Amino acid sequence: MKLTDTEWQIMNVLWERYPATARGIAERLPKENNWAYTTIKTLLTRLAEKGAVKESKKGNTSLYEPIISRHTARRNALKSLANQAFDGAFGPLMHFLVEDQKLTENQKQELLTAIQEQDKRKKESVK
Amino acid sequence: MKLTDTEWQIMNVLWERYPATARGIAERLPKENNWAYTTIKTLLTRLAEKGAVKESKKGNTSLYEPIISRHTARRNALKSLANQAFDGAFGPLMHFLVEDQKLTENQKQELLTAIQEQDKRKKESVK
DNA sequence: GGTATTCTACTACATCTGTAGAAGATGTCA
DNA sequence: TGACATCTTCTACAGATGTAGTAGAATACC
Repeated sequence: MKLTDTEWQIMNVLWERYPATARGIAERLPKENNWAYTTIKTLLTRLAEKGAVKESKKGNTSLYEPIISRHTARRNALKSLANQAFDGAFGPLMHFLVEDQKLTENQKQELLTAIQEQDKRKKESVK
Repeated sequence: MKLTDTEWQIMNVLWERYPATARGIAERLPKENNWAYTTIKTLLTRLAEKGAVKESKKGNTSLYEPIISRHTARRNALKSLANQAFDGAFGPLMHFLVEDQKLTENQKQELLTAIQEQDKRKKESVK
């Protein structure tokens, strides 16, 4: 399940709040897009076709909701990027991020904490 | 500069060793692709058009070499993914990675070290 | 020098993506 | 019940992408 650029935009607002109507989604999309309403409908139809969202009829109007979770979509996208650009491994990817990004103190702290948390959880689950 | 899936494959072997001929690249690409030689030539031409590689003639034969570095390409790809899927911020992206990937002890250690290294370098540059 | 090999340039074509209009179906309010 | 407003479905169409064939130019080998 690979999302295109425009599809990500739709999904992003859909994940924020759903079920949603096409109109509702239109309103929450960045206005700079300047998309015609039918453009959004087309995108939603395509997303339904590829099984990323579910479309259900409420009277005349369609309601949409995600089928794939944001988490899953993110994981897929990262996996795909890792494959493409980092020999399929997350290690180098993370390494690259840490090396390349000027992390703020806060971010660093946060990361360290996350790593430690994860560590702790693991130890506990071992018990 | 956005590379497509197939273009990444070409670039990946080109970055490994260059300058390279189309034939040479063909040989180093994964055989599972089963690409016709002309397919590779087409991809190379497109890459040259978009300024990702430089093509130079050596007699009758073209030599190719990257213009954009692997590092830059990686950075672009990550930036683009961050924008699309993580509200444009690297923080959440990294956080996601740490949370989602089961890091091995080694990877964790490595990351911690990288963060600290980076830290140290920064402190030094401040002096 | 002639023939086989290998390159290159050009063209082709199906599918996917981005973007949207047209026309018909349905809802709504006076 | 008619006149808008709004939704939906279909269709369109240009540009990007994946994949490759053809034909002619350059090179190589005998």
